[in-house]
Amino acid sequence: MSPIVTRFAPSPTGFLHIGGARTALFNWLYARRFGGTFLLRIEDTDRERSTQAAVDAILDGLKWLGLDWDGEAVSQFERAARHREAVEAMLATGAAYRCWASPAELDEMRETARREGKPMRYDGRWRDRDPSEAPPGVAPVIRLRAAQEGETVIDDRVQGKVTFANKDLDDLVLLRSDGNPTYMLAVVVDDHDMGVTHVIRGDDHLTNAARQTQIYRALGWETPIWAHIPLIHGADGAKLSKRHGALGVEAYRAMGYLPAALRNYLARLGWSFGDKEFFTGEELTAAFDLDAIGRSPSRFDFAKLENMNGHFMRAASDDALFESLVATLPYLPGGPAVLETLDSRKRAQLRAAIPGLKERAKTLVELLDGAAFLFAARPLALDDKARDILQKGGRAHLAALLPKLSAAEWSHEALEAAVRTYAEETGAKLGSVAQPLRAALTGRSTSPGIFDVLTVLGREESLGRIADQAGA
RNA sequence: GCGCCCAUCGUCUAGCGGUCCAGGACGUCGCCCUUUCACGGCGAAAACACGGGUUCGAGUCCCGUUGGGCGCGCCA
Repeated sequence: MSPIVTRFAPSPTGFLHIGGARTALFNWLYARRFGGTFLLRIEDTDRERSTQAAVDAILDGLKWLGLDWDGEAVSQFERAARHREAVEAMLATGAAYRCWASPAELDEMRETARREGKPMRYDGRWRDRDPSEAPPGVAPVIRLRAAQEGETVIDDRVQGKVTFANKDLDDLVLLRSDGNPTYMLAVVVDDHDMGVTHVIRGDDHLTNAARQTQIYRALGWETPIWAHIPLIHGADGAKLSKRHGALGVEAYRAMGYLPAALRNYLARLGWSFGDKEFFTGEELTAAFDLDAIGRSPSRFDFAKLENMNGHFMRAASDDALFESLVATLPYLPGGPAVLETLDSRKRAQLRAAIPGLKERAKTLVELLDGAAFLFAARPLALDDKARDILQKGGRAHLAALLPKLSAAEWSHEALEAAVRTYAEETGAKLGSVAQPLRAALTGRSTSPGIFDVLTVLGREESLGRIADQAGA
């Protein structure tokens, strides 16, 4: 079997949304699985809508997701000359022809079609008409002379055999009147020239596959292997909108998801491997294949993504998670501010707090939020619950505890011993002593284990915070 | 409207004619663990859209209905 070549071909008219990200992932996975090549092509033939900002956003998104492509990204627009060349060849063989129908005529056809309840189809009025009848001064488009009878069959790796009647496929435009290639033509020529063996894309392209097949035939080329994957819908089953999650992948970064978790989640959306839910990067590449992709559309579920992200965070080593957090700081809410105060001492504290923090966070945002007590300045602002704990007898415990703690060795074990002894002596439950400490130390009613907080914060800062609340 | 695709718990899915009174995961609800919150453990509720066939036997095959999606540009 010849080496596999896949590609991801986004159009730079916006950010890399979640559906595109999954398409890219599947192509990447498939290529990596079989030792093939994963190419990237920017479909920027629409000069009106393509922007460099969008190209940058897409590349950035792919890099963040960890989907590295082979070689340089190809600009489709820059290949326009080659596309025209292909059209010339089709013109020469009669597989294509010039059409002088005006936009107004096309509108009219559309109108008529709608009135008669028929689909809009170009009526082929210039198919066999002599070019000498062309209206003067009008630049023609070039259309494919498509088969009008018979059928075109797509043998799809996920959709199976799909048959289209050729009468339903009209003579599509290959070259616009301004001489620029259309998408339909450009994809075919580029995929062919780039040696793409497998076209894995959204099933919104399924009918395009039939049209493109006709172009391949007209050019005398072999079609690639198709794999049209179902689309991702929003939580309510409707098309993804910004409200539902048609966000750029950078939004997921800002929400604190780990690339590995997002990859795992996305892979399992539409694809399965028995009952297995969690995959390491290696496991994913080893297991992925086209046959196990389902044919029905799926809904995006943040709850499951979040759960999965929590698993990945907990499974990550403390060092790796710490590095991920720091690297993501610029994108997290409140992150840049934290980054500024992150001197070597704070870094060490944050790193030391990771084990206690990561058990309690499902995203990096939550992780950062849990670490807030490290960056708070004395006297701490208290939230309602913390204030409540302190007011209901908490201060007395703090006042009594203060000398005992300051006398203790500053280690987890020694501090715990001191507090437990105090609780036993006074007959208080450990919880009723730990909670006031937590309130004074973190300003909240929830935090990592209290002795961890004490040691991470250090003797001086801890005693200061306790003293702040013991008195008042 | 026409064409194509799809249809198992709320969600993601396993299931490829009998081992399914349908399994796993998320979510939900209990209980346990516990210095808080989490994590973890145990348990519960929860689905084969509907109607016809085929077959000794159908979640699994066929047809129809209903519902949903996608496509129908000199956009990609």
